[in-house]
Amino acid sequence: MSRTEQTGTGRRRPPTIHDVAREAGVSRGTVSRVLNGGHNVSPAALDAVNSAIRKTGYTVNRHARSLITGRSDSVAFLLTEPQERFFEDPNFNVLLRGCTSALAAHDIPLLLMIAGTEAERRRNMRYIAGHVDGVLLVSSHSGDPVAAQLHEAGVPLVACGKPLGQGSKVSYVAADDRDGARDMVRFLYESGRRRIGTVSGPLDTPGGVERLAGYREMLADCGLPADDALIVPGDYSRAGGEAAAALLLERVPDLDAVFVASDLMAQGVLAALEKAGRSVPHDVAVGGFDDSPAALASRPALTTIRQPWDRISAEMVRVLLAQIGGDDPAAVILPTELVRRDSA
Amino acid sequence: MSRTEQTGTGRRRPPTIHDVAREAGVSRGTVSRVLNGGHNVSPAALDAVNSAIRKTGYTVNRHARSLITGRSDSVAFLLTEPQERFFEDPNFNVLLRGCTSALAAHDIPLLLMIAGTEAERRRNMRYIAGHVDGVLLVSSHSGDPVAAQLHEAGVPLVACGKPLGQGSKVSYVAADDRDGARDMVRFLYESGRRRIGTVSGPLDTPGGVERLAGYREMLADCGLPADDALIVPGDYSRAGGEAAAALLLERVPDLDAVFVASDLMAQGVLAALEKAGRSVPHDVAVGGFDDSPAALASRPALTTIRQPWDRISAEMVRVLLAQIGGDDPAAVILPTELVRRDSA
DNA sequence: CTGAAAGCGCTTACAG
DNA sequence: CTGAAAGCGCTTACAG
Repeated sequence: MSRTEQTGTGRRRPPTIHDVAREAGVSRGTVSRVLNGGHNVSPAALDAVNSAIRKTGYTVNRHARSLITGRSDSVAFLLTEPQERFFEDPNFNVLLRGCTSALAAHDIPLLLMIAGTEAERRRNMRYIAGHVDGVLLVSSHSGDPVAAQLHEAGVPLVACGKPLGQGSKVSYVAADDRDGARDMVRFLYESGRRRIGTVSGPLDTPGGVERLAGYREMLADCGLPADDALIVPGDYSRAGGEAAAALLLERVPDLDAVFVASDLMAQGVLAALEKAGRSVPHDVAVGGFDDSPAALASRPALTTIRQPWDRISAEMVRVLLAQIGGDDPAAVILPTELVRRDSA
Repeated sequence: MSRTEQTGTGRRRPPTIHDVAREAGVSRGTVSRVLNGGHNVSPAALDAVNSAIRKTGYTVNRHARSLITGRSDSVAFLLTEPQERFFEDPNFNVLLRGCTSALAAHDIPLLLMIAGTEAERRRNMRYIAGHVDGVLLVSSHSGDPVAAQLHEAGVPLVACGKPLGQGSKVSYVAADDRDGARDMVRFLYESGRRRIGTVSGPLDTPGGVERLAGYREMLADCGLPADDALIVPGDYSRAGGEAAAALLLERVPDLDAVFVASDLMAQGVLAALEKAGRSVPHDVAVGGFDDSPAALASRPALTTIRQPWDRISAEMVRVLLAQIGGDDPAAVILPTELVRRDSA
């Protein structure tokens, strides 16, 4: 080794492209070419460089690379949620975990950013521009301006769920909410239920809107009368589900089924039904949405609509990386599946 | 502006220290000094630079800075867990969220890394060295070698919970598990219970070991006989708690209380008791540990020991940043608190 | 207190 | 296919 080794307890100076070049007997340019795909490199040089890399234990200094390429080779996972709902909701975990490993397969680190307050949002936006190649956006209330801001700033972006009011300029990945809702309502109908209520999601969210639309469509398809008394909006929280169900029972005493737009709310619905002395599924059938861990933890276990979270996170990463690579925005809609358990 | 602006749809070239220097009428060195604390800068220069920064909208290019300082100004949150337990366990969320915002306050991004498999672990270890200033390590089975490896590699490191077998060379932050367990058992005793069993955590985890030790100590302090039939090891999962409670009931039919080493397991214990026809808390009192969201979601709501998660995450970040700044390792033990609800 | 200059480790036209 | 050279944007002794 020609450079001075550091003494003492510190870490050693890590090998650079320079060390590799000397070891391999080529120029630094050639080493760099090998690192970046090996184009225009002779087989002999390629071999020499590769074994020099192994021998020296070289890994690229990403800061130096980023300085020149302008890319950071990192991606942000941005959570815009005023409430702590996302952390209450197990879906979030699955999504975060899925995105982390999909990115890891490309050796791209995920920066977790949480924008609960306006100040945090500003801080995050400032950081994102110039420090991150793209953003995976998870935000329930899609009224918020983050998607628009990022899009305007030219930051590659994929949302989880369709961002309301963004046209189709912003990429997103979503489950087929409407179709899933239709499946559940059809299932309830086919098992003989005729007074089917619903606890919807918030109506400023795509899931809230679409699942309610599916419910309405299928009710009509089945020839059941539309009745606004059967519809109570929820807020995706457990407590909200419980309150909504209580209201529903008061308004519709002969209720025999409820389609609930999330499993967490369905837990609350189950609690309300138990308090009211209605047995599930005998008196009232309950269908959830998500197939989150909450569905299994419920008693009785929830019959629900599975969102394919693993595929959702994988597609979000795929679309984002494509977009960073220059592709145009794209929307991906993934099919859902009815999972039958004990609540309906 | 003297440099050429890019045309077309791309983002503009962001301002550099060079633009700020020209705007302020000083050298780039002076701008840099202002950026790094403003030492050895005259008030006039400082003002000029600061307003030039505002005017140009300058933000530092962290890659360039990192290239020269050798620091990345980022921190990894490394989750070492073969099972998906951490994502089932709501505690994880609170911890992750807390660390993210504590770091955000210092403008330091958190890189989320999940090492579920041996391959992922190797990948993460490779990334960490040289790409991250320090690591927040969250790992339940502390038998794993990650803490030792990181420590050996000279990476600043703070663990959540004491890493078994690391002596005191590795920093960690933990709740006072033993004391919390003592409090719960004392509480059960004082409410008249005399056949107090326990479902412990895994005995290769510090929480498992310490909470069991606290249980034993307090039983002795209360003059209750030690009886191994009263002790069943669990695995921190809901299903594990249910199985453990079933076993306990079989071995100790006159059981009148259980101290369960986690809220999630306590949910399983409640399920087992219900199946066995024992009412809670009348027949059997149940005390949990964590005060996670699971404690409130349980029915009846869990009497439990609160771990101060917000403080734990804040302290983890504080200790890590201190260590990155050159401080020696430190251990921080935080007090717990008994939260009384309906299960005991 | 301040400027000029070297250099961090890499990539990329450029000329051959 | 390959090397020499410029340059990405910053920090930091160094000399004044």
